[in-house]
Amino acid sequence: MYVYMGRGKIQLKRIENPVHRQVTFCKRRAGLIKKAKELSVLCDADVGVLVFSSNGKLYDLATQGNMQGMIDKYVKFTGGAQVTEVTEQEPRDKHVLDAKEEINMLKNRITILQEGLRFMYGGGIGAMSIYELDALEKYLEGWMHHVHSAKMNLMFQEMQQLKNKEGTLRATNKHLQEKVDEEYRRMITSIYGIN
Amino acid sequence: MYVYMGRGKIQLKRIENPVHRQVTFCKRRAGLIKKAKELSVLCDADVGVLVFSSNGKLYDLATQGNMQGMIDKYVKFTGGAQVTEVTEQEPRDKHVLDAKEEINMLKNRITILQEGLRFMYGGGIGAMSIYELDALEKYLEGWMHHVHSAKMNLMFQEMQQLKNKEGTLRATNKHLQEKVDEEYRRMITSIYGIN
DNA sequence: AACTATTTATAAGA
DNA sequence: TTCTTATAAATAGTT
Repeated sequence: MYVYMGRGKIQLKRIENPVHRQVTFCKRRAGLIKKAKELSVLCDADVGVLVFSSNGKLYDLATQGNMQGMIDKYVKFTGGAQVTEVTEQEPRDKHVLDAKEEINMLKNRITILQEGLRFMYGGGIGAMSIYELDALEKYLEGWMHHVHSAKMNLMFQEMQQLKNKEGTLRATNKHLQEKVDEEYRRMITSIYGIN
Repeated sequence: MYVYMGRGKIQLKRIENPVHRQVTFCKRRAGLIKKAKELSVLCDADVGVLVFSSNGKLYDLATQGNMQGMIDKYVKFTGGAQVTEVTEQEPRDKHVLDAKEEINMLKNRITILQEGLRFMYGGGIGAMSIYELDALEKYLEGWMHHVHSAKMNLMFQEMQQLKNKEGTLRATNKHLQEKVDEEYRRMITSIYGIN
């Protein structure tokens, strides 16, 4: 007689049946990778997953494309020391970075932005090597220049026009002054010169 | 009337609302870690997870106790070569992004930079809510303003002086013109008016 | 691989 | 954050 087996919850312990274990491994590994990707996309995070199966096979995911970079980042974060704590089953999986680490992080991010901008405006991706805030500031200064240059040009133009106008007015002024002087002389002559 | 809003499925793309993103990040990060632990226990696998949040925090899990060991194991597996791309079975996620994806990626990065700048110059990390390129441009514009304002002020001053000079010259001009006219009339009078 | 009954995870809302 | 709850997803056991 066939007894319907429920699909109830499972015990959280190693699955002894190797076939079941293998099947579950495939399913859950896929699920884990999927979740990791979703987390990365939805929350703008960088996620890496490493899975070594009991059969000795490696499966991995690095949302930014390469695990080595992620590992480097990790090492950088932990200062090369083995701060990594574990987490077997308890809440020890969180690192709050101190100010220095924050600064390093920002520098890295700025580098990333720079690369992005260079790509957009430079026309290609290359091995770029500038990693400092100063460099970013200069770059942004150049960027902002385009925004302000038009305005500056207009101002220079207007100033030039004003200067030209000044010249014209001065010339006219001079001409008129000469006329005044001339007429003044004539008047003097016509009044007193008749003597 | 209050309409109950369903809790529908979400689009698999970056959550723009920073609050929602943060909340989702917490939840899903916890979920991912949990799944990783389960996989490890159920299937007797060794699992490592690294999550770098966009806020610059690192969260990690190493089921065997230390991430460094896991990394060493990883390096051993890959022979030191960084060929690691995305997961095994899924035939290679594309890493060659098309233009649209590049743009989105850059926007995300710019958002990150903005948060970084706000942190550096704003004095703290909080729930930051401006997430668009325009906002970044405005921010940078304000920043650059300090650099350019002195020059601009000088230019405005000079322009004002020129305008004032123009006014003075025009006034002088007018005065002289009147004098010329007056003298001209006198001359006419003195020449013909005597009749 | 596929199929479902169930269990889980989680998006909204508070 | 944390809690609640309606829904969407994951997946254990089966085919």
